[in-house]
Amino acid sequence: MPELPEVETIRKGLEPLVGQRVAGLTQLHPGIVKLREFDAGEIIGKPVLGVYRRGKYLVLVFGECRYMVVHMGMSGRLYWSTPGSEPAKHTHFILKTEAGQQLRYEDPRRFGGIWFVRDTEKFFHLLGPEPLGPNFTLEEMYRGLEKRRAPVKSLLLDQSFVAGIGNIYADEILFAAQIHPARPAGSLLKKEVKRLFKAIREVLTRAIEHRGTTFRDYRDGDNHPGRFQDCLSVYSRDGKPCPRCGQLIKKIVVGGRGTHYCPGCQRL
DNA sequence: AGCTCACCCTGGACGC
DNA sequence: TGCGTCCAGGGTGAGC
Repeated sequence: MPELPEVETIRKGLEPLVGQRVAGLTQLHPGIVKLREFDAGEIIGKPVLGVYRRGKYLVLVFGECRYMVVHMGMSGRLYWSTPGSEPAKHTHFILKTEAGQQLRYEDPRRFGGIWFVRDTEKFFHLLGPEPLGPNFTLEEMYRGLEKRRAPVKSLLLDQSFVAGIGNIYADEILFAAQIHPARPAGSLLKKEVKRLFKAIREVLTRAIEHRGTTFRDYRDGDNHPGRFQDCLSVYSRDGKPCPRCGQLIKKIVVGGRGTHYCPGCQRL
């Protein structure tokens, strides 16, 4: 499940795309393109001017207000492929470059999608700040949490609160900050919000350094798995000892999501 | 307005 | 062995 660190790793792998011209776009599944604000034909022959990430979204920039936005949902993969090979079973979209390379989008569960948009400001207007960017500050986070009764974990997963955190990193962040995932967000003390803020940045930064987490099927653009799964403290470790205190990791449901935490270090 | 929950989808795990 | 059932989760939107 590509979250911010995985999407960031894929983005780095797509840097060679910049400067290459689009030779063709092939849609293999009717529902995978969610929005077409311009005709795909308008970018044929045009070079990719840039590739950037916003939250869990990847954006290919074509200029003249033309962007291709990709979200990989749970099981989506975006990767370089040799032109001759048969597309894998759930390949839904292929971008061919004039240099003869293919960028393929594969997504068995089809929770992901592709949008051809002209205005990224508008497209992302409900998305919260980048957790590793300058607009995400301790003060703003504190104001966003106060008076909220929802579990703090639900807010970490809320993309309008902060962009890019999914279920794995929410659990890891709360463990690092030593905060129980079900704590009402508004009940956090200032010092706890401080720990949480620090943990968000540290966990995500470390995960990027490890090229993301390969839990089931995540691979980067060059088909390499990530390494952060070896660093997980709580996610999917229920019944195993906490690396900090040795108590057994528990799994509960918070906000409808499977949630892993240490009952020793994360008290309600 | 804030919050919870069902829904979409498929592969893999699990139980009988 | 094989079949059926359940579960995972990101984002959206309905309903309380």
